[in-house]
Amino acid sequence: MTAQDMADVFHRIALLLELKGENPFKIRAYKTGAETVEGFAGDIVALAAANELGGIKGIGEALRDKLHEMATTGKLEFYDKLKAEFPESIFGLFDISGLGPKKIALLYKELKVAGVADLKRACESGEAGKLSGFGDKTVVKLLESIAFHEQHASEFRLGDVAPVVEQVLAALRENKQVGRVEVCGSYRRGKETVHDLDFLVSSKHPQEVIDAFVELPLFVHTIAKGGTKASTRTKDGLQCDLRVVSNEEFPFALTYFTGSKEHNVALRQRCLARGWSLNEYAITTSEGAEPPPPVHDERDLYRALDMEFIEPELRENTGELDAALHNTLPRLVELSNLRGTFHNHTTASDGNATLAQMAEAAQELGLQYLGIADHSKSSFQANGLDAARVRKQIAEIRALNDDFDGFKLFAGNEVDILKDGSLDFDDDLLAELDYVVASVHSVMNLPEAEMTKRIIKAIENPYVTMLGHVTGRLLLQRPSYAVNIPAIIDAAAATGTIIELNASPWRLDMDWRWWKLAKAKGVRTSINPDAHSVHGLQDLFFGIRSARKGWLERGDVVNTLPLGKIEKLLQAKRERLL
DNA sequence: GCCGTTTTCGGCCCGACTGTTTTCAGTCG
Repeated sequence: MTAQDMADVFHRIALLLELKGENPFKIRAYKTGAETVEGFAGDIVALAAANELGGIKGIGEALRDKLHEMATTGKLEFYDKLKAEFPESIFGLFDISGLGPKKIALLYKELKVAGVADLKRACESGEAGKLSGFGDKTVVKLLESIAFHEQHASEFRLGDVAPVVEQVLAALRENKQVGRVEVCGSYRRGKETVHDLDFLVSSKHPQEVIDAFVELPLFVHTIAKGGTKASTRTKDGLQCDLRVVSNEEFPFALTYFTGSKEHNVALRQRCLARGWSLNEYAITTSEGAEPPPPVHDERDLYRALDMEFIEPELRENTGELDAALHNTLPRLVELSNLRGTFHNHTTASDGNATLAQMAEAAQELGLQYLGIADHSKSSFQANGLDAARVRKQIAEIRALNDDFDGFKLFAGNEVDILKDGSLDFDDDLLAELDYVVASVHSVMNLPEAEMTKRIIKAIENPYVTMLGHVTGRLLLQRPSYAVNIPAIIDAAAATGTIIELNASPWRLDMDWRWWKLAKAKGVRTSINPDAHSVHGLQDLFFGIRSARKGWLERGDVVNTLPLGKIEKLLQAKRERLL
């Protein structure tokens, strides 16, 4: 079992205990236990196996023993017994917004609702509406939630599939029969969600490669298996396809399977104009046409069409082909360009690493600075800081900074934007901070005009350095609240406010589709992981993918600036309007 | 189930909103 597997068991125990109406604090203990395991910096599996888990906050005697059992036997008897009391499909009901443990338990007890399909039936038949605590409006809301859920069925967040991609690529690379290896499809294009994974390899022995592929331990089911392609499924239902081609075919197949479909159609049209026909294996020449130059890799393919190489993230047929013809493609920002990042939480609010631990992790990543932005007081659920605690944290940060060499912690705060657009702290306190992230965390159901006005009011406060997760969406779980993004972009442009690109794979917010507009208006971004643990800093990787998909260059991303320059920028943002 | 400069029990995270109620339970952040 991996650390994530063990954390998942704790998460599920918490859900099952909720269904049983157990002591809420016991449930909480399992949830924090799960988060502690997820965020643990070190090999928790090895430690648990060796019975050397001690003194970890949030892991007491009972959880420690359970981790030991999982690490040594790969199972947990307590969980297996608990699980047997409910059908497996019942977990799906927790993804329906508007449903919590009490309602799910009632639905199961009274109507034998064991999953989303049952729920839909019970809502449509009118049975659900008769239950105590349920009414017409509840049923309508549930049906809406089910529809949203169905719309995104069999989609996966980038963060959920990235570990699978890494494992499969590593396994394919180890195979001696395999030459070139790539992951294609929407994953390679950096889409925020994918519904399957497409792998491509070159080999002279396709059957052997296919046979080895379907036997990989992370697959639980083989959907199809032939001489050059196979389809499998992981335990989470993620479909993984493999195509095997020859080394000569590889660049054509890579382009073809990377897509997008629209990009490929446009590429083929350009080939036709030269008397060439492009498919996933080769370019063929019609009679009388000039033969294409030799193509050994993707770069050659684009070069054959007199184009610059088009990065996979840009291949959506939204202007990239023309830009490639005219040498006006952006030079996309890269992970290695980042020098620091803002919007990170610590144990002061709802993070699980201390200031010092976060600072150390940032330095290990090679960053020169890290912005701390814990929650403000109105975010009670996240243990938000009041003014006194903010001032205490500022002092702690200043003290830590005295000991750093070539690294700096910035004292910030993720200040709640209240319902009327005012901020959770007064300007005097904001002025003591190095920077401010302003975010909406409550009353997300305002009409669009009101929500837009509310956010713009916050942006207009000169102490607001950047706007956090603009739309509040949680991918595959909760849609954006109603907000006029172009109006927000205009306001940000007028005030010099940075719009965050929240890099959490749950958010990736602002969406990549808006960045071209923002860039055209002169709005810059900060790619922020919204890290709640040391591990969370890794989410910068997903943020970079989205930024690239939004055509962003190094100059568009403020946290590519070195320490000296970012300090000046934060200062200038305030002075500009004060 | 966790935690403790109050050490083996008694706290632990609070408030808004919604829809169902007719004073409150459930969900969410």
